[in-house]
Amino acid sequence: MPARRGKADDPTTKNAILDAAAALMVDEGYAAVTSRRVAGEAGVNSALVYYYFDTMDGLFIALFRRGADRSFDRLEEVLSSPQPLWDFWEFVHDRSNSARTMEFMALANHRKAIQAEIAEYSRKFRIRELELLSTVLAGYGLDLGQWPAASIVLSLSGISRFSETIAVIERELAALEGPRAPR
Amino acid sequence: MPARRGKADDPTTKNAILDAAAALMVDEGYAAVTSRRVAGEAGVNSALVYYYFDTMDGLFIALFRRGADRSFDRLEEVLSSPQPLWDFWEFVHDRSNSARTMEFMALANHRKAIQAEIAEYSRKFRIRELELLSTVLAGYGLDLGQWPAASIVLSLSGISRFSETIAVIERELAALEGPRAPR
DNA sequence: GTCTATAGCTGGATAGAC
DNA sequence: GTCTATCCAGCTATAGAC
Repeated sequence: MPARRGKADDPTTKNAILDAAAALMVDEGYAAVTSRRVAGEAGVNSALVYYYFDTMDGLFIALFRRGADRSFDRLEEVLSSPQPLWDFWEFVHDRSNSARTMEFMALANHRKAIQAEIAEYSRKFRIRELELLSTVLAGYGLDLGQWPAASIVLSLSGISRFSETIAVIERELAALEGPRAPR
Repeated sequence: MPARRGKADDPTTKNAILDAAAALMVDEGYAAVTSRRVAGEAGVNSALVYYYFDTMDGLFIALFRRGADRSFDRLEEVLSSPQPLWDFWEFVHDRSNSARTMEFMALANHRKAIQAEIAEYSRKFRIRELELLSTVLAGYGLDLGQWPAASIVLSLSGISRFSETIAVIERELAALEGPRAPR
């Protein structure tokens, strides 16, 4: 059996372009993701962007799908963690992840092809998120009526950039799972 | 005393440009806010954008300040409402308002001048928001520890676009204030 | 697969007439 | 204040050589 890994880490030109696009998008926003700049960062010619993705929208959609698949995998891993809420918190709290999400939402606001792609994914993601959190909270013996799970998803997911709230949320987590264990 | 109103509704060219920019930003995203398109919507020449605002960044900052001032005024009005939570909810839940906020945050991600402007404002806004909600909740005799006010601000403010949660939140509001009264 | 070259367009910004 | 005219930069996308 060859030591070949999955496609994700292949050092192909296609992946190099996607990596460059991802970095640009988080650092400077989607408006900075142009064929020339992406190609420059990836160290290839700009015509290759169109060779692999046809259009810039094609590149954005491929980029979104790659990130969405990874997020989904990461979400599933949370369930098997000994401190699932901490893991979940760190997942949604991740800076580059939320920056990425925000850029794609802004992008979707004025690109129809991307809008459809994102709507479908986020619907599935939020459903799974809620299932997962409900399971976890029930495991802690919490019977909080019907809105806490949704509320917690909302609180954790959306506005974690507001630093004042971080301490508050982490205090709640510590009450349930004890202080964050070193990894 | 002349019937002259405040500056806000003046049918000046400057205001027409700001109005056109605001509409474009909400409908098609900040990337659609170009000097030519703004001028076209406002029915004036594109050179006037630079005459009044020097640069496109200048236009964005003026636009943000106008919106921020209005939001602040509207937030204060909530306090004197007979159903402050409902009013607050409708305020943050307002579609064009949250679309506007998202666009500016995305814009701030890659425009330094705008970033500074927004950071300052949103700090002040969130503080006032929390003061207000704490007061209101205390008025309902709720003693919810230290995180509910923050949590409610977060839930209501950020993710109100997730339509699944709207019903849940509105149920909570109805329990406190009764069903929404007709205006 | 990867490159060069280029067509065709749109945008920010300015100069200067009225 | 408002307009016309224009410069220059940067972008998407394609054709075609290697």
